[in-house]
Amino acid sequence: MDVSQRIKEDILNNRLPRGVPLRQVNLSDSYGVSRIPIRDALLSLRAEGWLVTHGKAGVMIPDLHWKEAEDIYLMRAHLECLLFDMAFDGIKVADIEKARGITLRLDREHISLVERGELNWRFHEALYQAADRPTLHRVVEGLNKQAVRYLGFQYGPLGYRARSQQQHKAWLDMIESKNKSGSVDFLHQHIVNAGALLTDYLKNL
Amino acid sequence: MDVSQRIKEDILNNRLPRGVPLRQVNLSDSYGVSRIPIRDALLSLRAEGWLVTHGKAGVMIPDLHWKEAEDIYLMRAHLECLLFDMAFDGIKVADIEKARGITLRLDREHISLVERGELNWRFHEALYQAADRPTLHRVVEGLNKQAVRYLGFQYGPLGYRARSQQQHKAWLDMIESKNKSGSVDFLHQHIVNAGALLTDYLKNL
DNA sequence: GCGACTATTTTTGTATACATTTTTATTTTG
DNA sequence: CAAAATAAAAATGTATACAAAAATAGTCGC
Repeated sequence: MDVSQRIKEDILNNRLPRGVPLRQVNLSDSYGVSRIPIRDALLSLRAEGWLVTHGKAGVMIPDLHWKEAEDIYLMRAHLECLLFDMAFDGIKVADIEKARGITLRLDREHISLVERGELNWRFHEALYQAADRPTLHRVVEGLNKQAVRYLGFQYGPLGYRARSQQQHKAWLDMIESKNKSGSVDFLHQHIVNAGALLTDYLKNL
Repeated sequence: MDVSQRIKEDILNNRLPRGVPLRQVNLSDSYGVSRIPIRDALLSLRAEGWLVTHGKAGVMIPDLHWKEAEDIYLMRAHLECLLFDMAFDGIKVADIEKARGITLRLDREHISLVERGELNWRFHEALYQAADRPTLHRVVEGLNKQAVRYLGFQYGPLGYRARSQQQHKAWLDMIESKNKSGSVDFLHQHIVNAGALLTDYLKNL
C-alpha cells in the first residue's frame, strides 16, 4: 500500500502522535522507506488537509474541530447540490446501478474507515460524473476526502450508518423516478442533517 | 524566488510547453536545481490545480477552459459570500484600511500577473479573516489562487482592471457604512459579473 | 540568578547515484 | 507487411550523502 495511504490510516486510528510535529526521520523509520517518499507523502497530505504546517519546519496532525466539520458540510451542501443538479439530466441507468452496487458493499461490516470513506465517495461520484464538470468535481472530491477524518464519529458514537444507508437507497429511488428538484432537495437535506448531527456532537464533546 | 513560484510565472507567460508532459530532468536543467525540489514543486502545483497528471508518468499544464472558469467563479460566488457573511460583524476599521492600502498598490501599472493575483487575494482576505473560519478560508483561497491563471484575460483583452478597482472601492465604502446585506449582495454580483464576462469571452474564443 | 550570545545538535532541504517502471524502437514470426 | 514479442531508452521512484537552516543547550557576562 502507498505510504501516504498508510499514514492516513494511522492518523485515523490515532497511531501517530498528536500535538507534536511529525519528524521525517521517525516516519522514515516506522514506514521502512527513505525520507524522499515520506516528503512526497507529507506534501500531498498537507494539500488534502490531513496535515498542517507548524511554523517554519515540521507538520502536525490538526485537531478535529466542530468548525472544520461545519465548514466542510456547509460547503458540501452548496457545491454538491450544484454539481448534482448539473449532472441530473445526464444520469444513466448504468450510473444508478453502479451506485446501487456500491451501497451493497457499504452494507458489509468488516471494512476499514478509510475504505468506507472511499466507497461513500465513490457512491456519490457515480451520480455526479454525468455533470462533466472536472473542476467542481475535484473540489467536491477534496471536501469528501477531508470529511473522512470525521467519519469515525458518525459511524461510531452517532450510529449514523444505518440511517445513511437507508437515505442513500431512498435517494436512488427518487433519482430513478426522474424527480429532479426532489432529488436535489433530498441531497441537500442529507448533507445538512449529517453535518448538523456531527457538528452538534463535536461541540458538546 | 521559490521554484514553484517561478514555474507558476512561466506557466502564465507560456514559457513552458503545453500539450506535452513536463519532464523532471528538463525542468531540473532549466531552473538550475536538482530533481528533488522540482518534484516537490510539481506535487504542490498539482494540488493547487496548476498541473494535472497525465497518465502513469508525467504532469501536464491543463488547457484553460471556460468550464473551469465558470466552475471557479460559481464556487467563489457561493463560498466567498458565505465566508464574507460570517466575517462581516467582526470586521474592524483596521481591516478596511488594510484592504484600502492594497487597492492603492493594485493601482500601479508595473506589477506582474501573479503579483496582481496575489494582491487581489490579499485584498479579499483582509476582509474575510474576521470570520475565523480556517477551513472555509483555505478552500476560498485555493479557488482564488486557481483563478490567477485566467487573470491574464480579464486584465488584458477584457479591460476589466479599472472596473474591478472601482468596484473594490465602492464595496469598501458599503462595508464601512455597516450595510451587511448590501455588501454581501454586492460581493455576489462582483464575482458573478467577473465570472460571466470571463466565461463568455472564453466560450467565443 | 537572569538574559544575551555562542556552540552544538537536530531537522529539513538539496544533490547525486541507483532501482524500477514506462515508453519507444527494433526485431522476429506468422 | 502486420502484429506480437523483445530489447533499448528514457523517465520516474527511491536511497544515501551532504549542505543549510532551525531548534536546543550551554556558557559567559552582568
